[in-house]
Amino acid sequence: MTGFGVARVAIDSPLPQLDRLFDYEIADELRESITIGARVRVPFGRGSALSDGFVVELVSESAFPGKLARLEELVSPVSVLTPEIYMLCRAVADRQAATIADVFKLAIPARSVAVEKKWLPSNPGEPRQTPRDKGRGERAFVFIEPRTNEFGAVWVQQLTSRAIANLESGESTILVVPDYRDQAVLLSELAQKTSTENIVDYTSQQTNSLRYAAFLRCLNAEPAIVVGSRAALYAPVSKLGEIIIWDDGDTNLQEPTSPYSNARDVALIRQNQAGVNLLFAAHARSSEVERLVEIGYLRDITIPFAVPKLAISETNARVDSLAWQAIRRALDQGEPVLVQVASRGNSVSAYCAGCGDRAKCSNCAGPLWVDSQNQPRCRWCNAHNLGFSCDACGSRSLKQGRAGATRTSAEFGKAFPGTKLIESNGENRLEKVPGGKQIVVSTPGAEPRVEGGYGAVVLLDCNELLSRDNLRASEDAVRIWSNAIALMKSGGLAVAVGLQGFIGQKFALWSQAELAQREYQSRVELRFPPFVRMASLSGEKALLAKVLESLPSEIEVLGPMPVPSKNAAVDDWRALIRYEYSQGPSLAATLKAQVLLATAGSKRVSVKSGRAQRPIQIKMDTVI
DNA sequence: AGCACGCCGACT
DNA sequence: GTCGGCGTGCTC
Repeated sequence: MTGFGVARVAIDSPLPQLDRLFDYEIADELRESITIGARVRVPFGRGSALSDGFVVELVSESAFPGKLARLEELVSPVSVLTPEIYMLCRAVADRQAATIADVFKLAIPARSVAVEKKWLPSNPGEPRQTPRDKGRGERAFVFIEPRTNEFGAVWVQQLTSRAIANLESGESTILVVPDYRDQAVLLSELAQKTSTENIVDYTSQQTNSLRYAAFLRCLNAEPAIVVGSRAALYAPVSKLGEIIIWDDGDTNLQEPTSPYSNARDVALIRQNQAGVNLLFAAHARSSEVERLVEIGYLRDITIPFAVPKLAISETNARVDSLAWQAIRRALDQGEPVLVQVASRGNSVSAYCAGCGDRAKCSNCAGPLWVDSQNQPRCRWCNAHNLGFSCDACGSRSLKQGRAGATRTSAEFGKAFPGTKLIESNGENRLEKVPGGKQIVVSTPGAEPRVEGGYGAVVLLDCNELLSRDNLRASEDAVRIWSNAIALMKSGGLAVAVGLQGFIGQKFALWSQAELAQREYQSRVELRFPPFVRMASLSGEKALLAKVLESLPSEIEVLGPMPVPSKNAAVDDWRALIRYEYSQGPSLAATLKAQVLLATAGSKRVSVKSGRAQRPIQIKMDTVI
């Protein structure tokens, strides 16, 4: 790289006011070695310490009218921020009203000098060629057969085969899997199908140096299969052909800190920028994917499969005769049985006493709860709902959310004396159990795999799961049940106890698309996400008010209302903003600018950690 | 974030 | 008369 005298640098700083490019005059001795994407240290501000940054552009002249400072320290010539990944980071930051440095944290691992030294000789610091134009790429969704056979889960076999096929045609695949145990299963399956040189372990359970080694491996010219969680979407892998996201409804795909992005959205952005294929695969369909299917953005490429044998029983008993029979039948054949029980819940939401539907606010249709004065109020807009009346049945009385049932597996012990009983739950989770006659009692999400699959799967407390205090309760419930049933072998029998109505009927027939359609339809009617988007702004009351004042009047604001704060001295306030997808880019830009303006000079530290926090937190898609 | 510039109270 | 309070603003 010669002839360029000016580097445009992105400063790696969390401050939103610094989220732009700064020009530097490149020191003569660096002109030959500097590359686009290189990590540099530059003088910045009046401080004497150098700041970290990345070279984003090399140009011959700057448009900056003042005198340029000199770039004298090139940390390493490795082009770690490729133009493709820079564009992705920029777009994610803009969509989320976050800073690009927040996204860099996800995209670029810490440097390990030793690892880099080993890698460098075989890989000269050349800037990488932009990926060849693949055209627009295919975007699709596929339901995977919910079954486990002697080779393991069907989904693992199908997704790995697909990645291998891509590899054989010279293309890379990024495989995003929410659960790290599943990532491990996938990695070992891949290791049996191809050489380890082709596999990149991008999972987050690794040491810094291993992560950096995986990252550098992606920069090599050879195609690869990258397996990981959310961060894998930023892998700078060459010859990318396809991104596959498994089980996109899993909350693990949601970034818990700024930029608060969801892997699904990051994948959609990268797909759009790079023109690669994008596939969402799951046993159940999230409402977000349902929306994308309905607007024609994703194509459903499901190939029909034999649905699992599944009985539902409408009963008030916790375990009914159908369930007992299914368990006995499997045990008699010497097969393992999975019993899914709801974990303890502590819901304070209000429900209609007449029909049991979740009580909705008369003002904004948000969820109602009962406050300490025993008055029904809305969680979203804080409105009192003294005159509650149920949309569905007209009843005027409320009941409090049920307390979660906590039962032990003791009753199974009594019913099946001499049978081995195993428990798995969130705190004490088993990954895999050996096959054979046994009952495995597990809370949702902690179900162990078993060799060859379960002979029976019994879902207890179905209503418990459905009435969780969450907009996504029924969607999550269907997903959680479906994933449990997928652990069952061919010819096994599943029973869902106490499941009634539409969900029960459709679930029994494995009509996943209809379930998703109806779920999404209800969001459409209530103007809930993902039909529209919902942002949240939280922080100190007065600052929040300043920001809200500055928003254009056509923006719909719910609240603000106080939210109990865990790590601030005083309660924070929170406002929700309901907006259309088309308003997203301008709203994000407005919020970022107005928050910066309103919070100038104010700072805030976490009470718990003592670290600096943003005075106002913006989440462009809040999880309600 | 740092760090300097800028206009108002008690000091050798 | 000046040392210094930290509000405001900038950083290529």
